[in-house]
Amino acid sequence: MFSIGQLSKATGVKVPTIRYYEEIGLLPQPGRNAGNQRRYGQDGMDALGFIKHARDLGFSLEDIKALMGLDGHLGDDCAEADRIARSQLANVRDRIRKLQQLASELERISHLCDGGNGGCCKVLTALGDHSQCAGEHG
Amino acid sequence: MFSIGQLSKATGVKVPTIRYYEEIGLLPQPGRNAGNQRRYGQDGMDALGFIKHARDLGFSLEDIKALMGLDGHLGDDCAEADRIARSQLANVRDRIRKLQQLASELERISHLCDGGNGGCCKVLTALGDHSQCAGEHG
DNA sequence: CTTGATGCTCTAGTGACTAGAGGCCCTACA
DNA sequence: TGTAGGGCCTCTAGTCACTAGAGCATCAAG
Repeated sequence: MFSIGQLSKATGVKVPTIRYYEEIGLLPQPGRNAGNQRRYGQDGMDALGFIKHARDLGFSLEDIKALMGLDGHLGDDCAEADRIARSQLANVRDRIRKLQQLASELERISHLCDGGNGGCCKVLTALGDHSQCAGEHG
Repeated sequence: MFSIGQLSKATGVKVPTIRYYEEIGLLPQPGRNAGNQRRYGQDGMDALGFIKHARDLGFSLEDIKALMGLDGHLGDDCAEADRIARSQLANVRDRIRKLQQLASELERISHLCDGGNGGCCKVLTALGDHSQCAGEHG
């Protein structure tokens, strides 16, 4: 039996966050001891570990809820899990692409200030004028 | 003189968002007509364009506030603008690196389901077990 | 038995908006 | 001049995924 603090330490999820997950129905309500404190078993630990890992991978709590509703013994559910994982991968790739465009424009803007001379503060001008951008972004 | 709707159309920033920017002190309060409706000049248009572009580049409203406080005629402010831009670039590069790690792990997880056969639904197992991960993430 | 850490509930705040209610105003057209 | 519709106004509350704090109860160690 684990206290909420032990669970927190073991998984790296903060105590109020664990309570929040319970509140929104993502984590099942654990039992309580005589003093009304939460007591978790290994299943609670596993569930929280799953959530933590999925959050680190960028899944929304919504997605995680969907993934946890299914537990792998139905073909349909399996397909659904795979679909969610793939859509998340596409999402991540898209974000990478956009961020790379941003990085190259930010690089360009930063270079305007390189000499520290009179050309300086084109940073602000560049930020105000999209037409100077090399490519698309946003 | 532009109405808030015209400003919105011209910049691509939604009307409630413009009012929100004004509320938090990011956009100066414009004049009003006899019927209490906002009327903007070219300066308002320019300011909003600046904000939009900087937002698209991933700057926080906090950063943008700092950038707008300075308007380019002081050496110190210029240095500050450059510092903010560079830190934003570092930030973006960091996010790219992390996302690339996530993408590769998601790819690995997705491949577990490739055959659609019995190996399927290791997706859920993989999500629950960080120790299977190739590298670090989070 | 005391002390300090940990736990409890509840409320409110974060960032950057978005949505809706309920009403006022402006413009174009008949 | 009247009216219909769209645009505009303020205000409140909701979103996501937490985070912070108040004020109190409980637990474990010495």
